Amino acid sequence: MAITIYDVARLAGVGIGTVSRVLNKSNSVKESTRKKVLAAIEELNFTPDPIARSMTSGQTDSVGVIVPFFTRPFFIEVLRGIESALGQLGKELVLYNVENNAQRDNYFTKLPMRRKVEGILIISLPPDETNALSIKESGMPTVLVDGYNPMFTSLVVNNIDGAYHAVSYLIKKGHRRIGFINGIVEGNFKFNQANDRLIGVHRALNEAGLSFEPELVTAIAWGREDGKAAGLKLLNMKKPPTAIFVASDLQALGVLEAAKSLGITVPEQLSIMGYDGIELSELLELSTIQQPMFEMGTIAVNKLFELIKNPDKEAELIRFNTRLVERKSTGARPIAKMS
Amino acid sequence: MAITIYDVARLAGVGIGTVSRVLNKSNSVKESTRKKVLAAIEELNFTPDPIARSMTSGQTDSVGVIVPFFTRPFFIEVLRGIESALGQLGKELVLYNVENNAQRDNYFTKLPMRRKVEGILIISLPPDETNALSIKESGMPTVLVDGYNPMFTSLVVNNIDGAYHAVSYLIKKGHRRIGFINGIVEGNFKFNQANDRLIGVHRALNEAGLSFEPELVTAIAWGREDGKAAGLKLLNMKKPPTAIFVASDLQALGVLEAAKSLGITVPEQLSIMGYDGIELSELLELSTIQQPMFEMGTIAVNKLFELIKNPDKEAELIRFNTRLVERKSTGARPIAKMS
DNA sequence: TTGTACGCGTTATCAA
DNA sequence: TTGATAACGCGTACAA
Repeated sequence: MAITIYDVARLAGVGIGTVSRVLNKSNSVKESTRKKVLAAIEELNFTPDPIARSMTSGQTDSVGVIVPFFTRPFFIEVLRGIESALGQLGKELVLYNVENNAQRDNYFTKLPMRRKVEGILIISLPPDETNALSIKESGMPTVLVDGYNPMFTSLVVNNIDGAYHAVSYLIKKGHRRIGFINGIVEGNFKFNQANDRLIGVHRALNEAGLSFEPELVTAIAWGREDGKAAGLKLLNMKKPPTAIFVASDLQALGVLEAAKSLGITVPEQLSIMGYDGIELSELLELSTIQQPMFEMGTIAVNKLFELIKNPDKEAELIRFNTRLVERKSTGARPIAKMS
Repeated sequence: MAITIYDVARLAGVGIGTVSRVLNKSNSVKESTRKKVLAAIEELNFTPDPIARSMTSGQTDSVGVIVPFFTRPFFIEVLRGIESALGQLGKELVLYNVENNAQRDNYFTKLPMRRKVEGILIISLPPDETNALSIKESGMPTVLVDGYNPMFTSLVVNNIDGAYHAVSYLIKKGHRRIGFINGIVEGNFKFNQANDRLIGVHRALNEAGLSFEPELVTAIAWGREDGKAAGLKLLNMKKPPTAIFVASDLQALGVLEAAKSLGITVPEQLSIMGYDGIELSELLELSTIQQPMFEMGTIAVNKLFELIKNPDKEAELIRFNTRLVERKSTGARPIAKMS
């Protein structure tokens, strides 16, 4: 049997109330008894049972993070930021990995982590109306990261802008035939990452007086292999693009592989622009649209605890800007086009 | 106020005991009442409070993972394996990131997660005797991953063998002057990852009748930058090695950068052999010693739950073998040595 | 300032 | 097969 607050009280010769007060730094306790209690705690190496503590106080000192953990390095970076901020606050991180829609809906509607966590962070998984409603009703403090819903404080990246700059940059480099490999995102249309990137691409194309070629655009899953397949398809066209903008770095690496396998040199014959700014992109000298992933993680945590302290605080929309990072995967349009 | 088991009982017209029995699939409950209860649960959208449940049952359905999360991709891969296995079992993962020794000792001695988790997985952080003792005393089921302590079931990689094969391979390729950049690991000497790799290097060298050159060996932190610095140092020697074996892929990538910055071509002028087999190594065509990271994660979880079911099960030592993956960063010794 | 008794929402025990 | 009731370990009014 583990030792309890009663053991401490007995050893210190006080009541459990006093021990509790010492534990919770309540000031109305005489210094001399405080010392006695502390000594007893030390001697018994007592740690209050966090479960029992939660039972009455509601405090759990942990937050839940719902994230499609496996799919993209992007999430790892955001997680790093979250972990860092959480560590500072002395809070724990409970990871809820979602691999499919059923799992996600289960998390969102049943909120099985209710009471085990003080709040939740939802990464890249904007809840639909039904889900949003049931989360809201549960009263669980919630912050959306890389996703938007008007009911919740949401951290979004200006993806329209990011995509716009990516394509504008390619156009400035002389490219006229630009492929776009998008990712797939469900959820709201407002601040839908994939949708926004598409809008940005359109905008840049329009502005330059270039027409949008549907055959050059495709939307796929977020893996490297998916990127490779899409890249292969694009590059095998009769009239392939001279530049490809890809919705994520991981997919872009797949495109890089596709080009290599076809003997197409980068950036001489093909320019590739990624999105995310994961560590990998630096190593592989991939030009990319850098998202402030770590920072989004830390800010999400801070916003969440503002919300926990003040549950009536109204939902905020926080926007982050991207930054174009020019590396060696992009260059001028090849002079002689291959036929 | 959230709804409780009492509300369900009242609505179903039964006692709370019956509701509990239905919840816990106890069979001694008449089918007709079971239906009633289930209907009431459905109607109220009731989910039992996991905290209150833990209070009496001890079950928390979650396990703690103590890991230096930030330092290496290696951990991410192991975590993937853990998450995967945990998901299958319907268990949750609580992440305890350790960034320094104080934090680690605090986790190990106070076991603040006691009662919040059913068991813990400790990755690459072998506890010292004192810590091991206090964990053992706490009765917390514990499995060590990539670390060894006789008191706990331990999953270790045969690092002696891995390093031996790495260096033997380089020797077979004709290299005679082989650098070794090791990582830093604290803890027991038995199955100490860094120590073991050093032994393996020695063994391979000995077997080939080559002498061990201390100037060619160095031990550094696990980052890419660290690897780069060490690589630079080695390559700037009057008589640089023609091949370098590096204790982790991440560090090896740093060495790759160092070589590139010096205008040294790989593998023509320099062979580089990594360790770990992270996804990155494949992308960068780094030859490496592949560790079964994902598998270690899944097996660790299974072993942990064996232990939870049967706490008296004695500690096992489970060994994993590595596999040499030959890619493009290694080749034959350069014919003409540069002076 | 301090001790006691109660409540938190379950599970487990025991009698019915 | 069921219902009532006692734990579980802590926080916290309330009384002293």
